Amino acid sequence: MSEQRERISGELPGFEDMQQGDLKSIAEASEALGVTQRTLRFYEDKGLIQPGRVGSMRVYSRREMGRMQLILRGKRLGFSIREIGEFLSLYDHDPDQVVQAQRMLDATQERLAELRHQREAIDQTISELESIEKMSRQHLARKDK
Amino acid sequence: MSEQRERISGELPGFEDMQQGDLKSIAEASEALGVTQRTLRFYEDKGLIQPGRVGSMRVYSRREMGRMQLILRGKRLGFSIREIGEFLSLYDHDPDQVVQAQRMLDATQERLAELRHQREAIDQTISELESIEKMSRQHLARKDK
DNA sequence: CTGTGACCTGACGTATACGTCAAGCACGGT
DNA sequence: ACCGTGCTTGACGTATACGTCAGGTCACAG
Repeated sequence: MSEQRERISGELPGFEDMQQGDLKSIAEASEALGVTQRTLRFYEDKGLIQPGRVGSMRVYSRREMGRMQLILRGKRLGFSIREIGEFLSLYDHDPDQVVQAQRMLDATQERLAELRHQREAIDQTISELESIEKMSRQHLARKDK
Repeated sequence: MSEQRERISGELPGFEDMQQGDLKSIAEASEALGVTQRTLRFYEDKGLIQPGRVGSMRVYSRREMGRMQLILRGKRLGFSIREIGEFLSLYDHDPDQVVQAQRMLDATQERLAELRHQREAIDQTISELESIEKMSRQHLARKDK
């Protein structure tokens, strides 16, 4: 069951990460993150994460797990994978995160504007639906007597 | 420009609709409704409308225009084309609209529940983003001094 | 030697609501 | 006769975020 992990750990002479105890197989990673393995491979394909390899097997270090948390958070906030990819790439190539924070701020504001707009639209739709609801009830009440 | 319409009207001995003056070509209909011709053909394909034909050309009577208004309203309210199709079909085969009103009421409530749920989610997302916004500003302010 | 389990890489499928050709007919005008 | 216009019917393309095979490798258990 954990043979493969032991094999993995055993074959790591000095992996660049700090703690080898945090290394996970794709099964463990997906389990821990609550996403499917397909999702992990998909994000890798899109360049959002770059798990290490031991032979052909993917190895997820704490770094990748952290990035995944950020990615999932971004998703919850409604950013597209492409946008999230941009943030992460800025994050990587921007030591003190100035550009990154600025870009993030911009995106955040845009998204906020979208959301506030959506909220208004939803409120309008809700009241329109409520009036339709009333009318339906009246219609039914009339036919019912 | 309006030659074809005249031809159409001329060839209508006793079209079942009341007013021939309301008959529209697909171009006029799409113009009046603010949708593309493709959209009209698409809805027809899906069975939402059944414009008449003069030869092979589609003819939109007041009835179809009315249905289109309903369809567009349904869309604005967030119902899928399939759902709208169901409403319309009930509307057609249900003389005093009892079943129809009931079904509509159900769908309306479902949709309302969805929307209220969405609104909550949006509110949460908004506050989360607002906090990120603050943090980004602080980060930038620190780097700026 | 063969089975089993975990992993791998393509690559096509899904849902929605149309957009965007492509190819062709019928019409009146020049 | 030829052209431009409006209309017709397919049929494939688009975007998003994966799901779902198919087919194959690898290591170890029996």
